[in-house]
Amino acid sequence: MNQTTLQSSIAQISKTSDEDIALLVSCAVARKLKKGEPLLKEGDLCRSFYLVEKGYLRTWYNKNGVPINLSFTFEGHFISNLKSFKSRQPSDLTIEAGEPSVVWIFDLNTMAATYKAHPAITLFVRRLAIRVLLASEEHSSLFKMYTPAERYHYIEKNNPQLLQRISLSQLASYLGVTRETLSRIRAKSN
Amino acid sequence: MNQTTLQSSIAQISKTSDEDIALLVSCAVARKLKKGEPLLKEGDLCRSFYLVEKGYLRTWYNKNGVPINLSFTFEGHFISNLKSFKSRQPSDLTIEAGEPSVVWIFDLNTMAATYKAHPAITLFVRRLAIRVLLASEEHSSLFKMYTPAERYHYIEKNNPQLLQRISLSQLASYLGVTRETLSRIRAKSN
DNA sequence: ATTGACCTGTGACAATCGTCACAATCGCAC
DNA sequence: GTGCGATTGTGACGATTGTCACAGGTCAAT
Repeated sequence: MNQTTLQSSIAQISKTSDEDIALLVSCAVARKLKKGEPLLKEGDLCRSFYLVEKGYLRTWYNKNGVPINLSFTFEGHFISNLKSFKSRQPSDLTIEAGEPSVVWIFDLNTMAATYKAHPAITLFVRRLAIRVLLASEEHSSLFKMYTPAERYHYIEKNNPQLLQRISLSQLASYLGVTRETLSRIRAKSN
Repeated sequence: MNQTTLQSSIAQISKTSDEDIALLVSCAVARKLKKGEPLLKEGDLCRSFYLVEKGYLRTWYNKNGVPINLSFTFEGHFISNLKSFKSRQPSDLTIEAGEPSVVWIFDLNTMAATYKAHPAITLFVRRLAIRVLLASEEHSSLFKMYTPAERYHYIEKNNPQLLQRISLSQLASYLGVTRETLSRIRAKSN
């Protein structure tokens, strides 16, 4: 398994010594996922961070039987469910592969047992938590600041890779509209 | 100035020794605010956390000349603009007193200068950051999970003090609707 | 008591969105 | 090529919301 992405992704969060990076690398476990295979299911307790090496992860929840997407996490980025993580409550979210993927799993239970008070690890985890929460907040601000059409054009401008890798049906729920409405928003753009 | 609220609010975030709490207390500066007086203005760089001792703080941003409320922070709770804080970018939010208030200000510039590598302070700040971000995420989930009417009923059930202390006009923008729509939602509840 | 500022409710109308139904297109296995 | 499933576009209709306008109520200062 190639650890280049792993090392540079860790270094991006916490600019620390090579030894500390090696220590963090040793905490990560790689896993292959088929499309649709879950890392975290609704009802599970989240105790891990996930780093995407290849493919992407889709985070969604179940609203009256309908899946609603909250985030798509691509290569080199981390995801977790901090709410479940911090409150130690069962997750109401599911995190699963959106296509055949490879991820690195940082399990906090094993990390804490092995390197309990190691400052590099605790610092890394807290920085990562803040990073993940700020990324989630950016998505939230879409809903608070923009109308559905404005949200789509924001993505079109600021995150065009989403349009290339995600189906429009998946994107619709991410933008908080039905796929029909998204289709009409796109029709008016021409 | 009464420091009881200050001490217990700090202890709630970081369960640490009395000395560390005393250290953190010494970092806080009290300030009185008139209604509408701002602590953080749009364009400012946010370098502080605010703890409400009395009254409440209203966090809002300007959408095409219209103020949109993002949060109301009451006695014993903290607020900040983490996005500006972490990215060191000018704030697009304003934090101001919603009624005559007393707040404790934790200025990170002065704290960092005095106690740079003190573990109790850095731990406290990071925990606080995560706490504030998770609180913000709870408000965000209202928008992603519920319709406007469901949002109002959620507040009615889970945060009734908001209805008692905030005018309906202020609440409307917090729920992402106009005051007329909120008025109609309330009318249908009877 | 009167004024004026602010808040809340409500009616009329237009715009937007969701729902349901069905057609068109695309990709892929056979 | 053929067939099938998944995806996307579109039309019709109802429900919800925003906008604009105005009425009534509350409260504090004069």
